[in-house]
Amino acid sequence: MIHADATDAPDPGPRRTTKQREAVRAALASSEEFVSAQALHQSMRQAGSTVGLATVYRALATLAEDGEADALQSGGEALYRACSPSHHHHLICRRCGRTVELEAAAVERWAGQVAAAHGFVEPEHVVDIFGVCASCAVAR
Amino acid sequence: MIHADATDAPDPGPRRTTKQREAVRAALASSEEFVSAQALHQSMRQAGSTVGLATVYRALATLAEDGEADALQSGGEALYRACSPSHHHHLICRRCGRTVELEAAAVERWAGQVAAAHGFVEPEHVVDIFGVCASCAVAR
DNA sequence: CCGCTGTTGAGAACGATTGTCAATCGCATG
DNA sequence: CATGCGATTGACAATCGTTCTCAACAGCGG
Ligand SMILES: [Zn+2]
Ligand SMILES: [Zn+2]
Ligand SMILES: [Zn+2]
Ligand SMILES: [Zn+2]
Repeated sequence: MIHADATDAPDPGPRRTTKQREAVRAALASSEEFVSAQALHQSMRQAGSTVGLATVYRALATLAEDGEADALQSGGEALYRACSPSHHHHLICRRCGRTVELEAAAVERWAGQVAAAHGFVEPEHVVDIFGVCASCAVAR
Repeated sequence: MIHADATDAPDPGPRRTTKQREAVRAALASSEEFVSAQALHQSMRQAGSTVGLATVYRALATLAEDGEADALQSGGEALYRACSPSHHHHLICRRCGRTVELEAAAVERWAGQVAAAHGFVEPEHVVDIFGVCASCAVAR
């Protein structure tokens, strides 16, 4: 299967304010890097929280859905990060996870144009750059 | 975890020619779209082959490793496609999977420059555009 | 305070992928 | 062509990340 049906983006639904969701939001905000749901869950437990793993997964999903976090897929697992609300991409250190937000109007334009040129509508794009940051590079 | 350690790309290893690997190569080549290992396995069985699922996974992994196929992650599963050997990106219909190979020197240049500008080395990038192709768009 | 619902946590369930291991096969060698 | 070593295979178990199930619980409007 290529992708879930795109006709599903109807009801952002009511969203109740709970301790857990706030705790996840906070924990996520306290990390400058991309983190997995499992990693976030563990760090929260170690910090005394009693959140359930499923709840962390659910909270991260809704945060991403609401545009409060960015998600990317790396090494078979989903990683999340609290990001600025505007559209942007990432430069990520594959060693330590350090992340730099990137804005590139030229790339946005290119993506839209190339899609249109081939008759594709509702274009979305995935643009991420991975590398080894300066400090991780010297640490070798 | 952010990414597997990058120091592992030593031995492409010997690669023996077997009926199974060839069959997978052929099956993959016969599909213009990106397909999952499972889907490819099923179509091969239906076509009379007796390959094992694990073998299909292994064959696809080596083909991708050898640059004979491109892999991308979509909807939680890995998709593969026989692609031209030179570096390129993709424009993919999220409905039918139709794929267009894209070359964009400007994007390559941008990726390299932005990585260097932030002191990142060994840059790699993921650039894919998803949309709904013309024929899938009218079929609504 | 009440009630209606959305939410939560524990654990089971799931689906994709990988590991295990004996049987088999490619292929270099004589 | 016969042999032998080691890569490869296939059936199945095992992992792993993620989602589902469901009863207990907790926002929040009235
Ligand atoms: Zn780093
Ligand atoms: Zn963009
Ligand atoms: Zn299409
Ligand atoms: Zn490129």
